Amino acid sequence: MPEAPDVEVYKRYIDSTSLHQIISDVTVGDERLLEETSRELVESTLRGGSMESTHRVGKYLFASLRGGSYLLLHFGMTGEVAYFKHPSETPDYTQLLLRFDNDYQFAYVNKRILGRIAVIDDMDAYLRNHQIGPDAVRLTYEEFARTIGRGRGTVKTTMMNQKMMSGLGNVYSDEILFHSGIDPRSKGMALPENKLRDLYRAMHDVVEIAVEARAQPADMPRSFLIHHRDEGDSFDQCPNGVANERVAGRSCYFCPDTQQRY
DNA sequence: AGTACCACCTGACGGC
DNA sequence: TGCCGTCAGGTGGTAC
Repeated sequence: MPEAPDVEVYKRYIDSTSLHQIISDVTVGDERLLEETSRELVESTLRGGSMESTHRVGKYLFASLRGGSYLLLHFGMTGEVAYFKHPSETPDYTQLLLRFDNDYQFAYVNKRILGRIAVIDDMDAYLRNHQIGPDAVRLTYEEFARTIGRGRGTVKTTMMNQKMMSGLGNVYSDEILFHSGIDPRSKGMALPENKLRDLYRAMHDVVEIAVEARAQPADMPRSFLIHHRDEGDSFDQCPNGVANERVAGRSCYFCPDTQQRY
């Protein structure tokens, strides 16, 4: 479920494997992923070019192409990337395949077709047009506190609202609220100052630890809720069991004993 | 204006 | 065994 930590890991992976390499061949898979572009345009834009740098805003990843345009990748629920040499290693559900002139290949993989591929000229205009808010972990505390305080719905809703702040989804909003000791059903505007600070701190800690774990739950601390997204599951930090309720239309996991409702 | 809800999409999984 | 319903969850449109 690619949220900011996952996409950040993809970004670093691309940075360490695929930059500055001439793209000799391009294959687009399912066209339903293409946003306001065509298979032909994507292929002709990328062929002969190269990715020079990458930029992440929220769950969106932009690769700047030599020549000035950008390749946009959004991963939906099931998107990922891969870099490999032999065609036999091509992942199932590869939807964009770039072959470099060193014979290595880059794949954007997406099992379900909830995601997006685009070629765009202007990154800022794209973000504006799609109303993608500032990246959550780049907000100052003051900006963050103001945004959460403005939310009329639950604090979880606001954290997940990509127009308000971008990058956090269902799994990491639960994780951050868990470490903050805040019930996800709390109203953002009801949070006291000290809890806003706890929330801001937990957001940074969780994202940092998740990125260090390469967004692999198995490499995250045992104290993380991510291992216990199962109703009634109990562990040291939530001995009486995890609750599951629909909050903001999502299946939300939290610990009723340690997360206080405001 | 801001919030809630459903469709989109398809693989995994549980129940019978 | 295999069919069916449900769930996963990011996004975007629509309803309220």
